[in-house]
Amino acid sequence: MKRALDTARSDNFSEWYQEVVRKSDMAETSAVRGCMVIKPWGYGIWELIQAELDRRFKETGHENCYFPLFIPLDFIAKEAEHVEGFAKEMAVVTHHRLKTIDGELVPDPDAELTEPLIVRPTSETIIADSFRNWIGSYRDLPVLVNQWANVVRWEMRTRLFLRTAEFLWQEGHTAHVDRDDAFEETLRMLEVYRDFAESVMAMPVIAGEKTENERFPGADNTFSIEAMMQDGKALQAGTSHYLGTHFSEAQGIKYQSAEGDEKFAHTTSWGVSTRLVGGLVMTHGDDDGLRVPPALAPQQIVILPRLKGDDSDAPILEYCDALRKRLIASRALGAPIRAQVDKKDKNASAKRWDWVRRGAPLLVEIGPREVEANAVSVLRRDALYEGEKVKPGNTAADEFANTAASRLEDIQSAMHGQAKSFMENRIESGIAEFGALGEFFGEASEDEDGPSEGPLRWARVPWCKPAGAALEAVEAKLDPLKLTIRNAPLDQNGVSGACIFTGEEAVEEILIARAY
RNA sequence: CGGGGCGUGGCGCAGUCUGGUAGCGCACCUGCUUUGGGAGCAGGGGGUCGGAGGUUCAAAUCCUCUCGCCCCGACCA
Repeated sequence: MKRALDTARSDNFSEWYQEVVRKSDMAETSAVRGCMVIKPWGYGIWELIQAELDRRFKETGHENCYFPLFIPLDFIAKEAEHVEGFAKEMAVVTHHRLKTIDGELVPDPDAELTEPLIVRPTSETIIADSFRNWIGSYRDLPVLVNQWANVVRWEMRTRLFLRTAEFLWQEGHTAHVDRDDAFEETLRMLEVYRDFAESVMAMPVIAGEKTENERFPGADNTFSIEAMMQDGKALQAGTSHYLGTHFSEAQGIKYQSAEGDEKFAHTTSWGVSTRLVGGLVMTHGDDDGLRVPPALAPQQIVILPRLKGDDSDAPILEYCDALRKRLIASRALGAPIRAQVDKKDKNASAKRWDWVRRGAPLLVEIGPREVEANAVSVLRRDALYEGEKVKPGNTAADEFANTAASRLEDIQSAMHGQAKSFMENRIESGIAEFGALGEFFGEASEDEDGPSEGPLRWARVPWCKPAGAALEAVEAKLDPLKLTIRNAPLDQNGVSGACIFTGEEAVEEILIARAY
């Protein structure tokens, strides 16, 4: 059977991923090492992600603002763990002028900055500096801000969307009177991410707490949402941190309480990035390309006129335009329907496959027959095939216009359902001892609805939550198996039995998986 | 940063061993034909072979250096 991509997921998952990103017209590599060009279809998806998250952030009381791209080097040095965590991947600005020397344009040796600036890898320190000025009294708290920005982390190996040297994200930063208030905020935003992933991205995730070794540099607690990709690997899709008073103490974010004494504010930070787009690809893509859940599709319905290049075209185009007008007048998933007529002068079936690769949820094909019968031919991207054939369904135009919204909503929930059962069927919770864990991840597993390569599953196992050296020992056991502890899910189903690492009594369950 | 691989029109590749001055497929442009499922035929445009230096009468091809990309590790959202 001919598919729209050259590489199948089961052939080579990472090659497949690259091909989807490129052939769906989302992004491409750029002339700059490790940095990508996000093209309109990919950026359109990101804009919808932004719009929906932004709405949710504001609904939970946050306001947007903007802090500088550059951070003075000594700011980073103020929080010890923070330096440790980011030092190895900083882009540093050292000069402010160029000069031609021996015919070559180079940084002017006489224009060296007295203090180097770093390009933000994250903004805790520069924002803390402002918080110090903004906060004087308990009446100023909480401070709840968010910024949409680009950040730079000089990664060794990059992959489009999943790990690029520069990426787009949002970072929320808040300050609170005490631990309870800050902790509540941390969990609130984690829940915003979880719900967004599930209901908007149709990407099932598991929310939980990271182990102490996986914490954000400078955090007391780090929580994540973890999504299962179709190769069975875990993708950390969002994080929310309770920072305690680390940054407040490092940078003097103090306030006077009602009782008159001076206290450090408790801060949080939380973020998601363009990595979500990579997660979308690996959650919903298939061997014909991307499938975009309707809530995030820049065009939810693409109308493809079947043109001949003669007089017969005019009524077809007119019919398509009228249909589009009707569609965009109605709403689906809480917003006006986004529909487009692709009038490009190109073979109709070539255009069809272009849109299949991009993953537009509904494709409507209109030729003389449809115009004649006042009908439409419709393809659902999430269910392209009937057996081995692509068979558009024929429907009256009125009926289609009236049901377009519910069709889109169907697709949204079908995609979520499919991804959810994929994940749920692959989380094993019956492993009671470490040896069985090795066997579980060692064996090659195969499935009808997924790629046959690699560890297709996760394990949910009881442990005693060791710390320090004991935790290091656990990680050392997992390392040869290339396994990592993803998180301790927030919804614990009642733990019983012994820790699979130490045999001591277990206190909670954790997720174990290979990860991106 | 360690190991491996690769850089030739927009994309994918052949040519490199055995130096003689660039070719194929897709894409693109023009024309004609075709049109219910990713069109056919004909004609055409576009590259000096990642970059720099060297050897040579002559370099995509040999040598040196360098940059970048991909895969596996380490690191990471």
